[in-house]
Amino acid sequence: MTDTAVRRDRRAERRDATRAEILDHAWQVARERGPAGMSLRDVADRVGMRAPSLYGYFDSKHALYDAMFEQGYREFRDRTRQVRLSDDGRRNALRVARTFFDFAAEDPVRFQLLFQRTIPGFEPSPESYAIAEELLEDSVDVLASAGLGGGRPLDMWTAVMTGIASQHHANPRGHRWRRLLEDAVDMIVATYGQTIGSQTDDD
Amino acid sequence: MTDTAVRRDRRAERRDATRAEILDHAWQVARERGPAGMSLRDVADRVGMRAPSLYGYFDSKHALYDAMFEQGYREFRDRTRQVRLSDDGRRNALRVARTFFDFAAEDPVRFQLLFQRTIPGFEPSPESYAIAEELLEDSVDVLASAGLGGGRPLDMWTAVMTGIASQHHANPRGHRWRRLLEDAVDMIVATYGQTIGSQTDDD
DNA sequence: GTCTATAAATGGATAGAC
DNA sequence: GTCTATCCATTTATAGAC
Repeated sequence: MTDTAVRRDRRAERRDATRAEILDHAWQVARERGPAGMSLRDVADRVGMRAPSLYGYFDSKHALYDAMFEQGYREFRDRTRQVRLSDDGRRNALRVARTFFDFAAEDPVRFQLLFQRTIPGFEPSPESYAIAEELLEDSVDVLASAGLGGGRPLDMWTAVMTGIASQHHANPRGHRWRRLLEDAVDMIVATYGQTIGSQTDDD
Repeated sequence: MTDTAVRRDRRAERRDATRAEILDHAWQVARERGPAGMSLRDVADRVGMRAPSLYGYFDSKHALYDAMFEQGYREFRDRTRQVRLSDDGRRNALRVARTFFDFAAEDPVRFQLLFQRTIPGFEPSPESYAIAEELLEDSVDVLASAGLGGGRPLDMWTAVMTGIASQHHANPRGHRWRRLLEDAVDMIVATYGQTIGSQTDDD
């Protein structure tokens, strides 16, 4: 081993910074034109480049989508991991639910890209998808602590959560949908949970 | 009033038939290329026309989407109305749920067009939307008979149902998601229903 | 009613100069 | 590394002949 491991690579750093910059503007364009309507020209314009220059950073438009997908799930995974956990399973579940809802609600386009997958020919790469699976594993643990173990409760959980978020986007009126989360968690716990201990709710 | 009301208008009939034919092929193309990826050329090709000829039947691509939207909801409304109702509220709710799920499951593209509304600039016309609202009113009645009255239970109902259908499309493995419907109905009834009378399940 | 021709725009992607 | 120039495909939509 040489000392290359510690020497900074200014060129690589610069490159990563530019990649990140492109990614940021790609999100911006996607939010305005819809994920499928995002064009490389628009992205390049905002970055202050010409479209062909983007190919120095991403191999194709799909590669750009893939980077967005990965970034989105990474963000979601990290935020889920930051949820403060208590020894009250129901409370934990509610916090995870709210974390998901807030994440989903704050960016419709990201929700569409990550959870509805509506872009014509786009499939996330295995590497990006791996992040999504890490997240699922974390969630399984938390839900298990609320007595929600096994495939069926988990399926019900994901269906209800994405359903509420999806309805929020279709018809976003104030806290109308977010308010359902408490009932939803109670409902699912009451149906599937072996009640281990539950108290009043918090935020 | 003259006798024009009873005289057949062969020209209008022919026109309607052609419109219907175009519509059929539009669905076909949309199913293959995605709703947003549907091009007028492809549609025209299948019909055996050139793209410009379609404009004799639909004013624009959006008008074609609108006709598809209306047709979809009309079909859904009619199918919902055909649900045999008993005096068991829970059973009725389950039947309505299964009707929705089956309708949603049998055509992913239609589900996307009607319930996820992911096409860039498309908004259904008031006339088409009116059909969707008729349907909602029917559903309200049925759910009320299961003790599910009021806005909140109804919101929960739509969220859970679209969520289950949506997950089915994201990961369609056999009856994995359809099986959840019973639990879902019971869950919602248990949470919101003033139990009026419930028995075992059917279908 | 359907066609050809064409407008007018947009898009992703590549080649090659600098 | 970024550019210009360009290719090539694609799209919706209109004009006007037949």
